[in-house]
Amino acid sequence: MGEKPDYKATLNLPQTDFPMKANLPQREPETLKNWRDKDIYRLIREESKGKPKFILHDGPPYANGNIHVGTAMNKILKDIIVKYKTMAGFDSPYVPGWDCHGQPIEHNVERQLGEKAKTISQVDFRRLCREYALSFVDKQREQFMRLGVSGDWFNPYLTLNHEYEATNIRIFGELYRLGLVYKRRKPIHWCIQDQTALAEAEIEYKEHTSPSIYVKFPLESEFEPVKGFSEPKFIVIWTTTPWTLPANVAVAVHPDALYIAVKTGGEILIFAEARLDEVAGEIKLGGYEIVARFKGSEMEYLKCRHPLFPDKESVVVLADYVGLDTGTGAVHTAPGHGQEDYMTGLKYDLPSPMPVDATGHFTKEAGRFAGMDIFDANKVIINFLKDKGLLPYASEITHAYPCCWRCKEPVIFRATEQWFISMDIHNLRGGALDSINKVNWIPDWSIRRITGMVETRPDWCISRQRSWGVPIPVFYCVDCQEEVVTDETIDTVVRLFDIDGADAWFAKSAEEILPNGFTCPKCGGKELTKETDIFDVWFESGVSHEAVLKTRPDLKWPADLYSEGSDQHRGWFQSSLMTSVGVHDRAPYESVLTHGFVVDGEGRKMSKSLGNVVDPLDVIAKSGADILRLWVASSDYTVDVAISPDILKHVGEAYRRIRNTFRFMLGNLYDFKPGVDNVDYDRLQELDKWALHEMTGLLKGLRSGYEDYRFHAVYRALYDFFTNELSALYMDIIKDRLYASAAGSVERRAAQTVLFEMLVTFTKVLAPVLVFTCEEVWSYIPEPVRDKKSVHLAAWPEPNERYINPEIDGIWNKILRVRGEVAKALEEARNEKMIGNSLEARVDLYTDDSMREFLGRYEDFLAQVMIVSNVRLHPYFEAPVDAYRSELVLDLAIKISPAPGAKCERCWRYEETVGHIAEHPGLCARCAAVLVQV
RNA sequence: GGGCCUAUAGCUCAGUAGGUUAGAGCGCACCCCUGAUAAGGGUGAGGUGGCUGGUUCGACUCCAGCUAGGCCCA
Repeated sequence: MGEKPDYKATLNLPQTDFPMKANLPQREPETLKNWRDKDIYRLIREESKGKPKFILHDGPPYANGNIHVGTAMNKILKDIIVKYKTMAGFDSPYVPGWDCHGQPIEHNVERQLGEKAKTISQVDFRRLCREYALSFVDKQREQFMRLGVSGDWFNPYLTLNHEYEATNIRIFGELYRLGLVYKRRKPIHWCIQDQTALAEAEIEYKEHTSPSIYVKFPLESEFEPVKGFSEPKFIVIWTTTPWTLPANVAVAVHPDALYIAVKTGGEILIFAEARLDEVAGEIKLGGYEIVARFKGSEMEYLKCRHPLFPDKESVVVLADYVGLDTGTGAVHTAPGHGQEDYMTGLKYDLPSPMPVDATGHFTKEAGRFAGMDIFDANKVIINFLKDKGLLPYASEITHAYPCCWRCKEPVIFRATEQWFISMDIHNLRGGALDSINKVNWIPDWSIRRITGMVETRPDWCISRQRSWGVPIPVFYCVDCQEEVVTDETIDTVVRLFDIDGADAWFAKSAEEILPNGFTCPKCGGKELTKETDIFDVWFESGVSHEAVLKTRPDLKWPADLYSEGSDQHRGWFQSSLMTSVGVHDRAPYESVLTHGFVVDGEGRKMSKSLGNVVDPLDVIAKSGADILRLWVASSDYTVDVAISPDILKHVGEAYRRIRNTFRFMLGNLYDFKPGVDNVDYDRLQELDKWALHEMTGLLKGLRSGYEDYRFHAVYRALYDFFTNELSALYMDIIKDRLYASAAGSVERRAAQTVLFEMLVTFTKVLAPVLVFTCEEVWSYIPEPVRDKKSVHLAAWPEPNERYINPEIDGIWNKILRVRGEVAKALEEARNEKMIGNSLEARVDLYTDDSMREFLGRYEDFLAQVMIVSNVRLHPYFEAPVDAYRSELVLDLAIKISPAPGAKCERCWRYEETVGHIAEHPGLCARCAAVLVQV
């Protein structure tokens, strides 16, 4: 006897070079290089020429630091949308942008400079800031590109571009002309050492000892509850900053708290009842008598005499923030010296005197204290009050006090002139609210959030006392002090910035900037000075729709979509809305899609101290960008999105399933020539038709999933289909046909036809998400179907209505339900060691008549579908007692027994024909016949 | 403290105009296969639906409060 024939070689086993192991960290950069070499973005633009536009306008990230997982998610979402829309037949150019000005960059550059920061010129400083910003634009660009995000990366919009800077001026001019811009004092953090405004991020809180005093404010008004008493009456306030008393205009009390009038030592003192014990102790009240009790709200609008300036008065106002844990329950209010006081001042329309200059000395507005250093003045003021008998208590406290990040000295709140855009003078608020209602907000609660914010927001402060930004283009007449903003000055500055950028403002004098012979329109004064404030960066990014959408011919205004994190309801969504409604009376976007924040596996925000930060660059380096992208696609981003090593592991496993499904398709199509070997729909087996029906239904669902930006629904539907319909069912079942049937047989080509259809369809459908992997798969798809150089140039696969076949779907779903029951019976047999491989089994089905009649029509296919060797049908009543009884299908019993016959050495099925064919004693009749054909 | 939002198995997600034993996939356990093989198949075990009240014949689903968490304000 010779050796057994090697029948394995006669099978059509899968062949492909498409690797099972993705190796994305190595492979993705190669794909990126390939795209760059081919200039794929340009090819997409050419392919899309003439199609309707879909413009997703990118919100500019800040050009500082590396990207983090939140920005990565944002960019990936945008890329999925743009790639889908492109496939769906839109011309959807994506122009990324960066926010390049602002305090954090300035701050970092200052830090790098150290001591030199104080001597460098403003123009040189700005040059360093520019270099700093551009270096991070480069860095982030590489990082974003590495995510597989397609866009006009080497022609982005930067807020430091000259034309962009000029746009700020133009929009400011428009708003100014419309009367929306005004100037008003507002308190800001001010360092008197460095004589500079400070941002919140530049404040450090340190322990600091301050005076803690009570001051008696003489009550001037008649007050009903204490009317009957002739004694002098005082409201007792508490403060830790005596030096702010010269700026006092009011006394704030809590509207709901109870206050008492206490008669003691020939006078009446008013303070909060809740503070009675402490106050009585501190001011050493001997005997006292409570003569009245009333709510704080009853005191509103009472007038007191100013304790330092008898000719001034101080009014009682109500404020929720007045605390009852310390002090007297009444606080002195100076709108120029505190954020809360400022808000109260706005509410009550109080003046906000500012008797402190930039160096921390009192001005002549402070009367007898003029010229004093404010901190030195504390003692003077305290003594003055003591002399006047208005100081019932004085002590010291140590508390956290804001200090300058640089000089470490205590900072003060000091009201300075700021520029505002008014929400109400010309009803910008109302216009914004109307516009909001015309925008499609996704998800729907998003409109509630933006509406609530716009309804209650204060006027927009657009000025900053900084160097790194775009100057507010205002001149001042030296003679009459008037601010000068005319069409002519605006046009002049716009033209100047267009050419030379905003640096020109700092390099040139007002005279050099303004046209020859320009004079003050009011008084004819010839000498003018420049405003030194710059714009808030929110104003800058808020005009991006003007600076980008309206200037680039490939884009359009308004945008179809803005898509940012939910924090942008207060940020960019709103700043863009305001500039747009102000100038054009409509929103700059048709739709706004909001996403949540990235949190850790426990739903907590990421922080270095918690040690739960996931770095997208790490994920890319270890697993690949497609894994990160699949994570994005698998998450419901309308709420907060969790990421953790565990979650990424699961995503990686899902990725492998998807990849292997593609690999199976590719491996079984190695000899399939599209356009030549395809089998007509009519000649497909019913199971093939079932698969195409299912695929077509899925495809429609995927389309609407993408349309609604519900990518996690897309992911889930696809993944479940790969797992259930394909891997566990269709692919498992057709293996016999693919491997064992003659290579060119109809049944094998039929299965390949379906696989090919699916391969092409799913590669396209997944391309917006798995941009690298689908490109890789695409490169394995044989010509000529792969007529596009890249899957990203392909069109969305339209569902083929011919594949819709509800009748076959119904029939086969019923058969597959029986198949599921057989699987359970097989498992029992397996556990009893009767069988291992299901092909070792014979299946006897005991059913009612109608089911038997139904299954009888498919008798030839049942064994194939159930991947067993033999299936026989019997009446239900004949079922043996030990048969498996189905719980899901009525009147179905299943008996498993070892398959009769012998195992075919080629196809491994158990067949009674094995041994009957002389030439091939080890083969079944089917396999022998196949070999004859070959 | 206020506004908006979230809370269903270990993970990612379904579901219900309130109505029989709350679903899927993954993961896990066990088994099979070794011709998708650092793959594939099968079976199975996992849930006081954040908590507490209320409305209702009946609530995961409606209402209130609370807790935890997120964003934005103060």
